[in-house]
Amino acid sequence: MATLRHSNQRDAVLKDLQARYDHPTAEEVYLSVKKEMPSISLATVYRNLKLLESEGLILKITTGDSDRFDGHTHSHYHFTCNDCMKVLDLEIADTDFCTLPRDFDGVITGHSLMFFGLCSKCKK
Amino acid sequence: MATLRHSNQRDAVLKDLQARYDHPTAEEVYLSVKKEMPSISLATVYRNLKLLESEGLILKITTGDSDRFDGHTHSHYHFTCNDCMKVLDLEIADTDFCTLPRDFDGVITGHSLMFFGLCSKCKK
DNA sequence: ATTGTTAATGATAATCATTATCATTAACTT
DNA sequence: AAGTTAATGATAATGATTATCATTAACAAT
Repeated sequence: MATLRHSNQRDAVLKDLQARYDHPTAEEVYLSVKKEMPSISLATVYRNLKLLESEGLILKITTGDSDRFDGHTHSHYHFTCNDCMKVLDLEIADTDFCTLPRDFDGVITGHSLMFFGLCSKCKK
Repeated sequence: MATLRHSNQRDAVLKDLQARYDHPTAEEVYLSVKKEMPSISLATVYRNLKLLESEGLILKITTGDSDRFDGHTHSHYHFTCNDCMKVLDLEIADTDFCTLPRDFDGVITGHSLMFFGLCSKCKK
């Protein structure tokens, strides 16, 4: 059930994310969309971020602090600055896994790799 | 400054984490340590988890829901079940990166790789 | 051993991101 | 045009984590 209907708010959230290359929090998306659509509510932004993620149209990036969102769903990785908490894209070519982007000028001190799926119990 | 002093509560938290192979939340560590030390406070558990992590004695695992902790700091990766949110260890040998542990009986449907460090601005 | 300093604690209030609620609005169906 | 119900906006609730603060206890100096 729960047929999806069209919504200008959802369009605006998606369009905002697709037009930017930082990795905004829900609050930041809200502030940005609000400029074009002053009546939009923060709850609507949260709702649509969740919905768009479940539709596979955007990515949610879980970090130590607030969640961040990415409108570009092609396969790439991320870098979080431990100091300012900014998130940057790391485009790493499959054929040369360990080469960082030429324009990356930070220092990498660690990484975390998490796999997702279903455990043996929940698989059934 | 802030010289570290000995504390039985901190010892108990570390010992609890080192003795188990699940990946408990702060609340779960609290409940477990409380059995041996009924007077310990949840705030003390949070404080010591943070302190032990900054000392490099335990790992904090950031997931979609509550943070989880790991008393075993050797290099290994993790798996989160999307259904029950349990976290399992994935010991992946450096020499055979893509082979999963023989006893892993779940399904992997995705992964996320995050790098940490300092961005060009914060490096200075 | 006694005292002084201050880190650590326990209890609890505060914070803050996210979710739930609910009356109203608007998208789509007939 | 009318009916159904998904989506919205406003706001309350939730829940994990952190901050506060008076008290306790570690450790150094006496």
